[in-house]
Amino acid sequence: MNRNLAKTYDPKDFEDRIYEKWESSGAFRAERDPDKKPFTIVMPPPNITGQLHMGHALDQTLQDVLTRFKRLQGYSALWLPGSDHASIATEVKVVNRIREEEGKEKEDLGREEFLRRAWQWKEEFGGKITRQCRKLGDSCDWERERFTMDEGCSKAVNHFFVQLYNKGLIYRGNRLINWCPQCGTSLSDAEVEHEDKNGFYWYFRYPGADGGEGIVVATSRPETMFGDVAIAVSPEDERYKDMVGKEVILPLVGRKIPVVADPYPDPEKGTGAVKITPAHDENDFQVGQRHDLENLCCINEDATMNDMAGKYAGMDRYECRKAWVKDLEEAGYLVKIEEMVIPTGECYRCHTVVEPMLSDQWFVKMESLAKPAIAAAKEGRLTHVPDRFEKTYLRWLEEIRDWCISRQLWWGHRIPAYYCDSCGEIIVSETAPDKCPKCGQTHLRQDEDVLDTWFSSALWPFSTLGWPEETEDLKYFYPTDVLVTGYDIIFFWVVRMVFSALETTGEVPFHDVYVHGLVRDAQGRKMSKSLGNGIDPLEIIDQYGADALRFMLTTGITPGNDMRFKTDRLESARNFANKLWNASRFVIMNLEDGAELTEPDPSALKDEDKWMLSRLNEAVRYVTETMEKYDLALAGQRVYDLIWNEYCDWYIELVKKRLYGEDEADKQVARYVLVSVLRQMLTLLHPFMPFITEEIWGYLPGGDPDSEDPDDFLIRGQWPVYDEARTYPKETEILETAMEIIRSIRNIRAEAEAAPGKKLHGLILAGAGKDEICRAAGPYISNLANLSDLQFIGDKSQVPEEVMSAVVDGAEVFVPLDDLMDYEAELSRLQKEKKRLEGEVKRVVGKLNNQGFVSKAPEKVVAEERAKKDKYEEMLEKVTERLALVERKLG
RNA sequence: GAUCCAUUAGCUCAGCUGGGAGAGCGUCUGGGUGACAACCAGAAGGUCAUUGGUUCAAGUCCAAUAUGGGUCACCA
Repeated sequence: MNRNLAKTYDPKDFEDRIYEKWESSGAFRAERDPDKKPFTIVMPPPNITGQLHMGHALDQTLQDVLTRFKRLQGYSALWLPGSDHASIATEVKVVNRIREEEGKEKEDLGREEFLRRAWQWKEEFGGKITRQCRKLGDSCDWERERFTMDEGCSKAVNHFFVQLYNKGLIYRGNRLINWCPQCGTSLSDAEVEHEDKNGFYWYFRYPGADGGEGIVVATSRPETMFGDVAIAVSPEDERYKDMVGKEVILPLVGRKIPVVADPYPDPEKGTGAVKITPAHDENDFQVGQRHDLENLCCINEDATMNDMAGKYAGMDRYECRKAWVKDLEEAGYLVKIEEMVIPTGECYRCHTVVEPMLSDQWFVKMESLAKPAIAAAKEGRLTHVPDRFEKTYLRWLEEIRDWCISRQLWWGHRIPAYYCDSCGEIIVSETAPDKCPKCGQTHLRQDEDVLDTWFSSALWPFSTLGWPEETEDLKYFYPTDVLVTGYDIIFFWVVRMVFSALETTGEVPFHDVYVHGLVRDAQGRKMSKSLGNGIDPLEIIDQYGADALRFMLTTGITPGNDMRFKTDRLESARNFANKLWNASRFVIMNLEDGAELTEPDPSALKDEDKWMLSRLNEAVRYVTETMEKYDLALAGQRVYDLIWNEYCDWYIELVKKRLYGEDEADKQVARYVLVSVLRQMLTLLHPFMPFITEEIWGYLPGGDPDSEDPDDFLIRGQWPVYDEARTYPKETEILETAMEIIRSIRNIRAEAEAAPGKKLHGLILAGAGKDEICRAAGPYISNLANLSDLQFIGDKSQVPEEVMSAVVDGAEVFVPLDDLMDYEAELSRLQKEKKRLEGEVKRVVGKLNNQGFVSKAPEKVVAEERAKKDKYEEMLEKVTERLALVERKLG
């Protein structure tokens, strides 16, 4: 007896062990092998804020499937892992932890001590994440693991910053930016989410400075009135023609402000007159620029009112709003209130309403950077899969505004800018300068702010390979091949990586962007912490195994579309693994202990062997093609069918007789084919289910479950190649005819309620040209339809009376059922069959009678239709005959 | 307002470049058969959202509509 797999499939028995074996043997390591082609994926670095969720599991499994596929195809496949420091998110978490555990604020600790705590956090959660990756089976090269704030990446960040600064593409400016009062930092446009909220328009009268009626203005944000510097009206607006150039009085405040004519106000909206608050509104800011107006700020960084608000100073912006509106109303300035949907910007991290604020920040000038990134996509150097996402990518780049990159935080890459307090010089340098180059002063102050997290992520595909150094890794593995990510992150990340790479390396950072959807819960809702509907991948792995989770995630999706996480597919995937396990156990137990399997002479192959090899061969072609097109789901499903339907349900059943028979030579042939096909199927499945396939691999002849040599492992195996010579059409036809007849007899058996164990007698009346095929199929039919004997007859006169029948392509099948004969069942079966065939004939005949079809459709298609017509007409004729017979019987 | 996606079997979804509608789960009928009951054998179930158009031929291409969902913009 051979050393065999455990009796029951339990992923817990081997998944961790297999992973450990891969990792310790160096099976994930990607060498710079000049004889191989490189294949590179950099892992989108998960945030160190917490643990992996199902979205990560999907993202990473897709990458692992691609990496393993390419590795098996003989590429030097590098999947480079890492994690992201996630500036805002991590800082908030660390701040909260310090507050909860020590009752202190970060200012109490000071910058240095705070950063020490943040690094502690990184060690803790970074480790958690990599453990999860290992559980999933990620075959990444851990020796090359990177972190966005490690030495190399930080160096790259500084280098990039200085490069852009020196080219005039980074500047410091006093501009209107998005401010999150909760996180206490500026945000980029991409980090603001827009949401419609129910609110009001308040209409207030601004009396004329000359004692006139003045102007009524609508606003959704009355608390910003303290920062008003003008009222704008459209120059076209007849109603306000006389007011332009005059002044109105800011109610209760008493300040006089001018009425200006500007194209911005839309006469259709509100009253057609707009209050202008340049310090707290982007559009107003632009109006202010055009009219040389002052920028009056009235809100603090923590969203309380400042001294501009007079007696409301110190109040929260919304409290102030209430009190202020009440006071205005009492003073008689409120004209009316209208309910309105107000579009509101929120912080993407904490969902606090963002406050537009005038502030000194660092910006990246986007226009000249965006152009090459647009060109790369348009010229096909960068492709999106599915291609519709190219639109998303392009639209964003085409509408892009300057990128605010400074953040008022501590955790992150500190901006490499130094200020000289004595002469005011700004020095931007990769390393801290000793003295001011202008005045020689040695007391220099580094900018307090850090960079947007995405500034460092933008460099990830090349900073991780050593850039700005010209490292060997960079030369060999860069540009990378494909970036796998969710569509929600195209703006934040993909776009920025592309323009950063084009700017620095002159090349696209990756050739393909494979975009996947979101994992939703069973009801189709987004998984989120607040809803509490998130599912932990580790719990699923614990319950079903990593292979089942991976298979479910990768075969249950359509590229770019969201998926619902339902456990029935998981169960199905787990059952599939179980099926493969049992089939493999069967194969192994039928091998001779330690015996070598030698490739048999092709002439020794039986028809079923050749059929199986044809099916395998065809699947190899299909799976390879679909994988290369990133159609992983189609590839995975094909392997599923191959293993379950073709190999298990048919081939194993067909071959059993031989395995239990006496012919030793033939037994060896059957064993060889069983093992050879199984090996190749395991290879095809390996990218999807790496653990179980590797485990089984070790127990097959020539394998060794205890080996520590990576060359013995399936992970380093060889992807099968389609071979024209291994397609056997004749044997395939024989087997397919056999299957059709077997199915028809099984159907008769079920309809007639004949016990499955009962041996039946079968007759076949083959049509012209089909006789040889049917005879060759005979043994298979007797075997799998469980017949006592099978008889080939020459004409109808030999058909017994008490018989049930079926018509297949080119033959009639009869099963005499003396004692069990059920004419009612036979009648209904035949009627159904007749109806079906009549439909087919009608459709085909209709098509062929259509002159347009015959003259315009390709010849091949017409010929196929003609053949179908003959086939169906012949079958219909036979069925009709049988039906007449049965009807007569029943009277 | 712009744009994208979805609408196919009871449920969740496939269906690639147009040429006889598929899977998983569920349902129904049999079954302890020498790998497997996480299984085997068989069956039922669909005017492919609607309406037009292109074509010899449309689930598949085009246009419009309806319903659901997303993204961006709009913040008087």
